[in-house]
Amino acid sequence: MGSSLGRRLPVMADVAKEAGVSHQTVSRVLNDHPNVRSETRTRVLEAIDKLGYRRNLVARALVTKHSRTLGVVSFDTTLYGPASTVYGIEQAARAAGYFVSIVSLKSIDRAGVRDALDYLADQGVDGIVVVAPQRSAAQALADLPLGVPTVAVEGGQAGEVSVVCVDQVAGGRLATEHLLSLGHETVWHVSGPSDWLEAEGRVAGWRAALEQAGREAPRPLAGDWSPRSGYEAGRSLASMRNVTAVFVANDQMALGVLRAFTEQGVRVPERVSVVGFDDIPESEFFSPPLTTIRQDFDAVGRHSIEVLVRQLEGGPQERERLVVPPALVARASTARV
Amino acid sequence: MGSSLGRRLPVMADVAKEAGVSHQTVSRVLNDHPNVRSETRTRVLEAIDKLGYRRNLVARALVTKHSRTLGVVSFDTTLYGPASTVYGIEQAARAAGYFVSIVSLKSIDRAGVRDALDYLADQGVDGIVVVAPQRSAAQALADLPLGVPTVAVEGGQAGEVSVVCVDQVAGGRLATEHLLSLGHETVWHVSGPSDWLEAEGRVAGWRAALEQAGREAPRPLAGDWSPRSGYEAGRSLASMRNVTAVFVANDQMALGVLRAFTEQGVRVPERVSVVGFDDIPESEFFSPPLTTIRQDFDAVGRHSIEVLVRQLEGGPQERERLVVPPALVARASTARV
DNA sequence: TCAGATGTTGTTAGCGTTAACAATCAAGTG
DNA sequence: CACTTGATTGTTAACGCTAACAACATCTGA
Repeated sequence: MGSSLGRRLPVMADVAKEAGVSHQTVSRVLNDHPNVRSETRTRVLEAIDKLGYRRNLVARALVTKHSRTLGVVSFDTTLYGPASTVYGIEQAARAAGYFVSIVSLKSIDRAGVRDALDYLADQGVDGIVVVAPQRSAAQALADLPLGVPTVAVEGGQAGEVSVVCVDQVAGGRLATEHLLSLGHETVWHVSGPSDWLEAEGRVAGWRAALEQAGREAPRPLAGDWSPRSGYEAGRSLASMRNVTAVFVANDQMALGVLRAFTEQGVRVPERVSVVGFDDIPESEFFSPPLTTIRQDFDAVGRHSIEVLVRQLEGGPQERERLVVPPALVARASTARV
Repeated sequence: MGSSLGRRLPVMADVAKEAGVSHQTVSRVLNDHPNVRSETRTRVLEAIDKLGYRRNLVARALVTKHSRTLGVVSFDTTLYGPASTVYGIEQAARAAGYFVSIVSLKSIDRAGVRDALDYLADQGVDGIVVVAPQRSAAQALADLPLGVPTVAVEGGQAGEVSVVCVDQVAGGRLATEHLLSLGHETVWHVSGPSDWLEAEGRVAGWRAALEQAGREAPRPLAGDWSPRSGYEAGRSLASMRNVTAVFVANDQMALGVLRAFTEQGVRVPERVSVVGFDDIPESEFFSPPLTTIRQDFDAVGRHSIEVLVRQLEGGPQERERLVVPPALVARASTARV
């Protein structure tokens, strides 16, 4: 259809000639300029159709200074959380008429984030969403006012940029209070890596709930989000007689904990109750089905684009901070003492 | 640093003036043109550094006709397989000096894929990778020779484009033969959705292995990749006395099967052996740890970029077809009869 | 010493689009 | 009827870069 080999693609001037108008009129039609006679408009549209013309967005971007492309920087999009968030971002961005260019970092350090931001800025993105769940990433944002509007997702108090995140502290509270309400004396915790803001927030929520109930907070066991680290924490916990309730900082580690308990003959929820975090699709089918805290990643992605687009289209506003509440999903891994 | 408010970003001409040369010389330095006096080069680089100049890739793309951006079309990047593949693609592309623009489809139908391809073509991508695991997506490729080099991932015999995929048939064989070798009379199968090429390949491998061993192939149970559908298939299987071995088309469904078996008191692997597919990070910690077929998604992503870049940089070559072999990972969910 | 080759730099002309301004024409207004 | 107003269209000039060619200096070898 018009793109046979060797012939160059039609440009605006070709359409103009075909329709017997100037290229500027073609541009006007394409940009929905009001002052074009409807008869002319029709003629132009017919010419466009006939030639199979598609406008060159690169040339357009050069003159308008807007590429209608948004950059996304994320950490390991293989993980469920980042993957879901990026998915939400991508859907929302496309719905808003933006392309999405993605950089997935293997490890998030200050230099890595900085490079990624430079890389995207070079490409001419109009705005950037940084999924910055680690303290180091959030810091990298703090000292980079690079002229491109930026929104941080899960970024804590990330300097001057707007932030969209799930209320991790509330999530930690929710999990802990649920366990306490079932009559458990105290709640143990398997945490995420200490440089992750999410891990920190969950610890804080857990600690706050225990404190408020006047309970002693045991020493948390540190994991790295992987099922294996949960498994190892689980083995430790299984050997302790006084453990009756565990809040694990994500579902994958919770799976490892469950596995360790099964191996050691520790029954869940009869002897120990377990709560996870994330509500990954698998959790419902763990043995036993896992009580967990659901994060609405999709909403986070959508909101981050909303905030960013608002900044792009409405000039420089106030720094926003949008918090999405988490929710408890009660299943069979928790029970009364 | 140089980007204080209100002042416009430096362009090549600014650097040229600063260094006392013509803008073309600056361009030569930036493009590593050989014929530039090293003293001049140094002077230009200093000017670039001093002004904080970054070249405008949009303007460059307009004249070179290359954006150094690759498009990726994928289906639901929330799933582990697509997410891992896209991750591999992104890493490989960046290593090769390309940006990546992603479109994640909610559902893959012909129109959706077509729109996504048009969308990316408009943006001026140099090449496209389509993760096309469904028959409908592969078909959409077949009739779209849009002038942009394209590679299909998991795309079967996708028309004129090159294809990179995991050998699903071999995977199905591997799983089935493993079970037969443990002494099982026959192997049941929980399949993926019938319009997925991967599901089809796994069924074919399973059937071929059974046939080769002279065994009767039971009627496969159809799932939709979700743990829930596996759970439902598992309940059916649990009620059948003669089932001793099940090959499930992915790990998530296998989790559902395990859950159903646990609920019904069917012990794995004592009474029934179960094999999954994918080797998601969780599988090792299922109860029991799942024997499964590992797909090297990362390699698939890398290879797809290699093939694409080869096409981009070496002119139009032969259509390639690259097949990545799967591997059996034996764990505790399978045992001798 | 001079013709020719080679290295180094500058000048000019696009790439395909939008923005700014000018030009034209019909319709209203006093 | 001259004069403003608004709608419609065309002309010209950017946007920031690379490609092509021209210009000059320098180095060869006879």
